[in-house]
Amino acid sequence: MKPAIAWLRQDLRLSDNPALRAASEHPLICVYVLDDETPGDWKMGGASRWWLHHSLAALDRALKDHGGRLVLRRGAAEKTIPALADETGAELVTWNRCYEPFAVRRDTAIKKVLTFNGVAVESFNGSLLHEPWEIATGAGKPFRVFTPFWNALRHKGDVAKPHQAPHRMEFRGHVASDTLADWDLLPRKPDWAKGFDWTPGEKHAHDALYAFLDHLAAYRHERDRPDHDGTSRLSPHLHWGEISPRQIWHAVRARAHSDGAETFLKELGWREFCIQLLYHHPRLPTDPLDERFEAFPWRRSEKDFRAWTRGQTGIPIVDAGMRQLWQTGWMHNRVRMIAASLLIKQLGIHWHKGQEWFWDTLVDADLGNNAANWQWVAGCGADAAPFFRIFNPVLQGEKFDPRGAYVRRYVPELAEVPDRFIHRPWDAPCPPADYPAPIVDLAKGRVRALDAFQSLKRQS
DNA sequence: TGAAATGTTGGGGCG
DNA sequence: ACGCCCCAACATTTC
Repeated sequence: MKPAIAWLRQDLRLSDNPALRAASEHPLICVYVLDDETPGDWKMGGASRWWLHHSLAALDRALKDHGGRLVLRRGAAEKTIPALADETGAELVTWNRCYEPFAVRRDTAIKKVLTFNGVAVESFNGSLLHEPWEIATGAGKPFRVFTPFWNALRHKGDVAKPHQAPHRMEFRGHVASDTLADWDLLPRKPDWAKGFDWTPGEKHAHDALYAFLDHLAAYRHERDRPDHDGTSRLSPHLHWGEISPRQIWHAVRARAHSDGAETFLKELGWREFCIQLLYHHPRLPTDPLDERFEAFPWRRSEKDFRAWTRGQTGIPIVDAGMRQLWQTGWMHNRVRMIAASLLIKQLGIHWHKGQEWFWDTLVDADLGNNAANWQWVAGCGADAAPFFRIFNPVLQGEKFDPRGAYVRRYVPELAEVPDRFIHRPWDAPCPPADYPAPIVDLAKGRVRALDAFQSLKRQS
């Protein structure tokens, strides 16, 4: 029997992996291709590369337990994959689908080439509860509002049951591979990832899920508390496909039917919603869905943007979030909204700038989620918060980090500020000298944002 | 998955 | 006892 290639991309796992399962009927070649040529502007960011390195190492170890290994190749996948098929005499290539516009184009082209060469291709759904084209409005169009999308998903019939890892895998020997260390995916000088508190890989993805299931009942409210451990922290594992949404879905439903469980499932729904939005609107990372926003008078200030990225805005909850992002490669979701709102509304800086920063610094950076959520905060996206819905970071801080534990953890300059001033240290009797004054007056920033929005409305 | 401005109500102090 | 005013507290509207 001729070999089959399982081309792994955002599905770095053995269990519930339909592409791997199909290929494992043959002598098996598992390959990952590092392709910096195809994605264009969305070349993988630094934090993503860190995660990828460790996840590939974990996957390789798991394959070695089964007597195989992970083959690493570098270059444009459009050339690399057909070349590998040719080199190994493979008769089948399988993969689980990706939904980024460049990936869809790439995979379509590769499928054509392979088919022309007489190699069979099978693609699968390994990353979503349902394919983007499987959930549509009554008129057969994609949803642009979350709630009807979610209702349609819930009434879709049950999500497919996850599969176990293939019991037997026989690997084809002697396939040349790059060495992971040579890919230079890890940072050096400075090692900005030394504070990353993550363990990539399929095993830990499942550990994280089962640890989280114990907190599910409290999720509905605890998820909003950055000072607590109320969220699942599954987002990077999900992005890299170390665990599938189907596995999560069924684990949650088997365990609980609390309102916490329902709220959490809805977050899986938002992930699906964002990814299908990108699939149906390939320009989502660049063009506002609401075209009126093309004319929005954005401010340009590298100085303010830089202060935002470094966690030096002088606004505690925002700085804590931005420093958490820099130190750990992740930010609590509630704080993402607050920090994004400040950048877009109070500072008036284009959501593109925030999107790019998150793309580079988040371990869970995902093109669809990132674009859809930045547009959501900016008020120009699908089902978006109206532009005039402006977060007040002081009130948000007081509400969701009431004792300031989160702020103090990431902004040590504020450790000694009394609780009642922790979210507005500028009002404290003696503000710490080593913490910046706010770069924007929140009341004035709000008025400026509303004025800019009014000018947009007058034009259209 | 807001916040601020504005409107309404009702209890209590006080002449 | 009564009317008047003040102002929380809550509700509604507006941005």
